[in-house]
Amino acid sequence: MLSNTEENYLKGLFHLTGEDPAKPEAGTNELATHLNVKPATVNDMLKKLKQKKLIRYEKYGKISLSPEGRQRAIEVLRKHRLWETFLYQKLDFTWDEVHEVAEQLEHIQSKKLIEKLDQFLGHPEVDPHGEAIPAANGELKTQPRKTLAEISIGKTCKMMSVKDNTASFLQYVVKVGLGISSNIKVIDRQEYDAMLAIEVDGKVSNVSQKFAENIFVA
Amino acid sequence: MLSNTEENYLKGLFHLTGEDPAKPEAGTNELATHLNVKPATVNDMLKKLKQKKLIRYEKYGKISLSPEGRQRAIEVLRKHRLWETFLYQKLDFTWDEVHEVAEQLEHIQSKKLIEKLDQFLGHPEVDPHGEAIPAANGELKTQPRKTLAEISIGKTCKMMSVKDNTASFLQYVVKVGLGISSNIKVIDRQEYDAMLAIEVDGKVSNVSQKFAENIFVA
DNA sequence: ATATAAAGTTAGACTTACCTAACAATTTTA
DNA sequence: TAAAATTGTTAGGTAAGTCTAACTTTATAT
Repeated sequence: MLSNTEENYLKGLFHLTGEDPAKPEAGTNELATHLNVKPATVNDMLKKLKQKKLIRYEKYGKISLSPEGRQRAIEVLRKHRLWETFLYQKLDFTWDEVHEVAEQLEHIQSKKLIEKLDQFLGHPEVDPHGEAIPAANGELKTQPRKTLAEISIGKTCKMMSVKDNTASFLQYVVKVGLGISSNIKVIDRQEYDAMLAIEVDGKVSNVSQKFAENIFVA
Repeated sequence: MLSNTEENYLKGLFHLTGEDPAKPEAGTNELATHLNVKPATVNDMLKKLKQKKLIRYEKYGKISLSPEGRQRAIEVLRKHRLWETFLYQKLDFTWDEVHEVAEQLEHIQSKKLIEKLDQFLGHPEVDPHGEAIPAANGELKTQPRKTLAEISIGKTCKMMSVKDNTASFLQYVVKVGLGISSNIKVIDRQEYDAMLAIEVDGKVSNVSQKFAENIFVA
């Protein structure tokens, strides 16, 4: 049985390394920043997780999840995304409210609960942010994804999901008129600061590079 | 903000003292037994809870909840019973499975979540064990209750709720053919060991005094 | 009414998860 | 390639919540 904290470290590592095969390793500082703790704290936990065979790690080396650790991380992710879907679909939470509560709910320990919840929700494939929900067996559909920042001028794309789940970002997304499945046309990109002019439902907005990098499109 | 542990101590105290005005105080050992920790551990926590003004307590004296502490305990109870109802009604958990998972869910911190859940469930008044669910404002209907052990021979009564929520007891209750709203006729009571002969739906069973004391009837 | 039993308290220790401060290794860059 | 910057590690400390062992107070029973 893993503690909530251990689960959060595995989830953090998965977020930093597991989703993109191009960057399969993370560093101590990087993980510390992501989890809002100090590097020394991460270092302690790395020893513990290594000893439990959940990560691969050597002193001064990079960190990666073991198959077992990855599996555990995906289980937590499954729970997180199912709970988000529940809050959004059944309890009328908004897009930007679900993440925080799901951060708590994802640690509830009950195999039966999560399978019944999945069934109750009709086996959803994506969460309210458009992210794929891992299957009960741990399979996770992971298509290569492009961000809005990579789309060339004049092209139109469809918003699939968001990378950042913070309330402030999501509220901003709504303000710009965007949502899952929105069609976005890239009108212009400033040479100077990579600001993007985009058109959504006939409305033109200017968004930053940082913003564009957090919108996944197809 | 209270920790899960602090919430559990308040809940424990409420269980031992708050439900029945006849016994408004508890002791250290009693609480320790109820929470499955050692008296020394309880003693430490009592100091903390007193300092937070959640309990009344003097060295070597009895323990009781302050109005604030009682309020907090009832909030946890409300969450516990709403989650039990959710698991039972929406996720097809059985009677004896809901308690354990609700012990975890009751600590999720989100005012909005619990009010939305209450709404989603149609503002239920009792949980799957027949216990009253406290209202959002903290009001708790508390009728004087009788147990099956107090019913005289020949009388018929109706099962309202159970006192013990453990899986083993609840499974036993089902085995005897009992459930919320069952009509129970008391056929006989042994002088020797207070064993009770009861009739439910035409079926006669013999149950112990201990069993009968955990069935609330009207 | 006093001895024994029961209940309650204190002191000291352990684990988890965190911190700061000092130091070591590695990477970057001038 | 050596100095500077970054990254990672170690040592020692704290708070929460638990324990055991020894002790004190209160309650019970003859």
